[in-house]
Amino acid sequence: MLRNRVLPELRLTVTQAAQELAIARQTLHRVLAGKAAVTPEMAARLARLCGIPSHFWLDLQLAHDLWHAQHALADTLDRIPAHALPDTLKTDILTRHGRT
Amino acid sequence: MLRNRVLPELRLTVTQAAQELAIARQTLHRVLAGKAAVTPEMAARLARLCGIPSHFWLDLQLAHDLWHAQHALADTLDRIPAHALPDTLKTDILTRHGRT
DNA sequence: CCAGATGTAGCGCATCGCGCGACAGAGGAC
DNA sequence: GTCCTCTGTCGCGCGATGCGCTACATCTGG
Repeated sequence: MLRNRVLPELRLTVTQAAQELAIARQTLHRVLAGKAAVTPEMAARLARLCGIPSHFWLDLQLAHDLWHAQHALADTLDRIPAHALPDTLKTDILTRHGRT
Repeated sequence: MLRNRVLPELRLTVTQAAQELAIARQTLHRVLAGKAAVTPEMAARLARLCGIPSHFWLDLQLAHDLWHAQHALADTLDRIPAHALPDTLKTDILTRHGRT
């Protein structure tokens, strides 16, 4: 995403991008290599740099983290009682905060 | 959200909910008090417990973290050059991953 | 040959989520 | 009055993690 599409379009090398983002060169490498997560601070910096909204980068990271969490806690989650919530209250909570 | 709507409906006290979530009682208190963030692991547990999808809890947390990050790095972000990305590429990247 | 970019690895620091022990307060049962 | 439970908060220690820094090896163009 970042390396293959955004950076070439901006005519920026990894080193240059890191300088403009005001972060260490290695930090950007770690993010590109998936060795470190995209933190809210990083997402804000990326959004400022290329105009792509920060929640886009964060949603990518979130889906990744959530996937790992669900598989790591699979056995633990099975032992958590699944209570049923009335649909009226459920949809009320969900719709009251914007997300579909 | 959790304390005022979900827990009363499930007839669960904080202590009981913590037990069912297989976490320490104080941990749940910290989340309810906003002293600790809703991690992907916690979101997965909550989703299992009450049926509300995990990305709902995570999006709430994310908006909060992002707000803090943007205000904490406000002066730093101002010094990051804002490059313009062609709308064709921009919308292409955004639409290719589901988020609007 | 050499300067600059790249990718990776290790170290140290600060932060943070978490479990645990401990505390004080409120409310119900006997 | 006494006990018990739940509650809310505090501090401590542990492990994980993001980050900057130094250092290394590699590749490429002048």
